[in-house]
Amino acid sequence: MSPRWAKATRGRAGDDPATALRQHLIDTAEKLLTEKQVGAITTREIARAAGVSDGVLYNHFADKHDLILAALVRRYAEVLGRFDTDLPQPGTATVESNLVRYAEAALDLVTQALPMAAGLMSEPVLLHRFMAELHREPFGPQRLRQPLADYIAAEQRLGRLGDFPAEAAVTLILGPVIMLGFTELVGGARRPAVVASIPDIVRTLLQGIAATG
Amino acid sequence: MSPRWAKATRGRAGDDPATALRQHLIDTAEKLLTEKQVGAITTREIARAAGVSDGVLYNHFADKHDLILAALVRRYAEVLGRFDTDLPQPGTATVESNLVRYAEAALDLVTQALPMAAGLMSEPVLLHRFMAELHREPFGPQRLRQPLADYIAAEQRLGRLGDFPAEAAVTLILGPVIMLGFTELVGGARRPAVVASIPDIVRTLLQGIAATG
Amino acid sequence: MSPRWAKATRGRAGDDPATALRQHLIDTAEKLLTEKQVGAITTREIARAAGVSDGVLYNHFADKHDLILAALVRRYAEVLGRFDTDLPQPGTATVESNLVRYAEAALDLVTQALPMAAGLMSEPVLLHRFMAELHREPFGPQRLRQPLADYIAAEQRLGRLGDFPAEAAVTLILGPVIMLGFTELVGGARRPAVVASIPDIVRTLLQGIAATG
Amino acid sequence: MSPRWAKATRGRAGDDPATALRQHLIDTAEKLLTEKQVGAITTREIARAAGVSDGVLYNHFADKHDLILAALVRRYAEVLGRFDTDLPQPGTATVESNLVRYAEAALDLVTQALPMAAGLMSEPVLLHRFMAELHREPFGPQRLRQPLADYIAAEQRLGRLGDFPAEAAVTLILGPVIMLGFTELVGGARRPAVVASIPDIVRTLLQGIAATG
DNA sequence: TATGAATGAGTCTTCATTCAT
DNA sequence: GATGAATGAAGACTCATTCAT
Repeated sequence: MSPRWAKATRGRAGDDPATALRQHLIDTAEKLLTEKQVGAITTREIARAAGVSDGVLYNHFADKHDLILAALVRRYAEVLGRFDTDLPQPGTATVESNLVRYAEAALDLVTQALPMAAGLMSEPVLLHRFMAELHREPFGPQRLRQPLADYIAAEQRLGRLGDFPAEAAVTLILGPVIMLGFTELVGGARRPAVVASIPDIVRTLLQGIAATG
Repeated sequence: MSPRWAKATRGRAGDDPATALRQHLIDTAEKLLTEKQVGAITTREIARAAGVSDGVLYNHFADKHDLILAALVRRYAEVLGRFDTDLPQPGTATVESNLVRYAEAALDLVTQALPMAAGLMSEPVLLHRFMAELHREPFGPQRLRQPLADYIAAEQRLGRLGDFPAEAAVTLILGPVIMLGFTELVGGARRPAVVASIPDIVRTLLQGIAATG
Repeated sequence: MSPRWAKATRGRAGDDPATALRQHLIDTAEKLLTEKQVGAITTREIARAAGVSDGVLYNHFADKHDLILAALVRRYAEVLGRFDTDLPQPGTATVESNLVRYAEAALDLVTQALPMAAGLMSEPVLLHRFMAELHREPFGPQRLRQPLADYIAAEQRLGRLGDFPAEAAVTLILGPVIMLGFTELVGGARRPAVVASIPDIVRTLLQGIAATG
Repeated sequence: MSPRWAKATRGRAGDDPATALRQHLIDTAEKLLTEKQVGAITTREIARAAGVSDGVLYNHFADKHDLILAALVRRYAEVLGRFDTDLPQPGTATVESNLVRYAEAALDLVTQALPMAAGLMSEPVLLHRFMAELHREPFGPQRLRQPLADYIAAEQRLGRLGDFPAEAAVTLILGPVIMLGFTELVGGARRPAVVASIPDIVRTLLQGIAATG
């Protein structure tokens, strides 16, 4: 007979039965991660949600941190993956509207990743292990900056943007987005209002703030 | 005889003996706050560090949250207070160097406040109470933005900055600073390297990134 | 200057200032006793309610139990005192209506005393001390039975009641009353319904339940 | 190896290992209940007495109240069950001796249940839950009254008792019994003396107290 | 490998009592 | 006598981890 949790994973392609439960546990933990802070998730909660017994966890992971870490990495990867999709191409539309779309996409990502990051910062051990993991996988923070850096460089080559250090520009786009994300998450600002402030920011960055003349 | 903890506070000016221990407890909690996350501080730990018995806390505060909250508010006030000091005046030196100094001061603040904010985000109840407290005291997030907004407006009036929405510009300065703070805290970047990237950012913002022509 | 609590006791006749506070504390404890169970009253609560400091209690009583005990005894005396008042005289009205009135008065007493007794039973030490106290004061349980026993004996002498052991009759009146009190307190029965069941009981007792023949 | 507590339950018939400890904990709590008041029982005490660690309780019950409640219900059921047994049948012996036996059985029950009831009255939450539980099980207070009510009605039909409201008569038997139970428990009366007072009471009830004429 | 009951250190909180002022 | 801050033992409850089956 199949274990209780099997119905939730049946049909998964290429399942090594030995690792099927491992994946199922990560899936479950990841789901819980979208609902609450890292620190608020208990091992029993994961087991219950996964439909398995309390002890299994330790048959597949060294400890709770190990499982949470795997879930965290996967969640991070997914959030990042969503960001990549559907970004505007250099040379299309206007640079301004494109940068606004980049910023909006980044804002989506930030509001999803920030709670996770905050939870992580409250658990130094986990944070350390997570950062170590990121360096082994192909997505550090650079993974977020690169697409935008590439876009900017391309527009520069096309002559649709001026001459400036691309890295600084990336920070000037993503930094404000992080700040807006914070405003939304802890300040209680509503999403529409937050999004509405993006165009002004992009426009101001485009034209610069130095005195003209 | 004086209580055990007296030696730590002796000489404090204007001590009302009735509130001396209250202050000492807040001091202690605040100190612990600089060392670890909110969620990792236990009542016993505070009591031990303060040199008092486990129960005292409840003679001066409704519960643990009440004490932590007081410490949090005070720490936040101090961090903010340090930011205010020694900021450049409009019309002096160059706008560029002034903005760099603003950014550097904000970076100091951010690296101190961010761990606190992260810890707070992991404790919804505390976060909520903290935000409520901020609204009663004269320092919301606006307290951080206002000095910079004022400086920018002043320089605009002096003709040393162009015409643009000041709010957007504030976000364009502080947002990158927050991002740099993150980089330093979780990315493990060293302070000098982080600070070194500020001038490029300010310069890029000043000149704008649009194609000239 | 008078102490804070003085205004509450000022004008008390024959007050030895040394015992005034003692009395005030007993008053306060007694008042709290009407509001909650013995076990739920804290020393701090009494002190706050009395408007004095936490420690005074120990200047006038050996410990908390001592104070509570004094309050308990006084409350018991008052409840008993109220029972005595306004009971019907032998030879007046009808025996039936008089016994109903006795029962109603006893029900009042029982519903007030039962919670107290229950609280007491939960604190063996206190219960023991209380019972010892009762034996020194002129009110044991007999204080409740005596008036009724006297009334019954008087009616017997008047020929308005038959020949039977008065003690048994007292128990046959007060016993059901206690039971009704229980029903009201833990069973959630409403007072009017409880009172309405008394006449049947008295009538049944009067006529007896043996087969007539 | 068996757990520490196993030796205490070994040999129990039909043991589902999953619920064995649950039962053992209820057993233990029930035993403690016979020794002390509800409010005086601590979780640690139960654990120690059961020979298990402090935390087990929470693997089988939602909280302390849940366990105590289960023990309370079981103890109550047992006490009630004992009452039912061996009661005299209508038409046998004499009504008087039968009622005395009913009263004696009820006295047994009352002296066992009263301490429990008192403890319960000091814990409103528990009392409420307990009453709710009683309504779901087939034993409210009616469970105690019914057998006696049935007996009385039967004797009435047999012409061995007169015409009167059976409910009133039930109260006139059980009420005095409760009072006697109180006398024994808090008044310190000895059982034999208490029991010895029953026949007079029954006889008085049978003949009635009205003047014969 | 899976199970899930058992563990026990650790958390926050309460409160009668003491004692220096 | 009065004060009230300090004490610290004790309470209920949580949860990551272990281990016999």
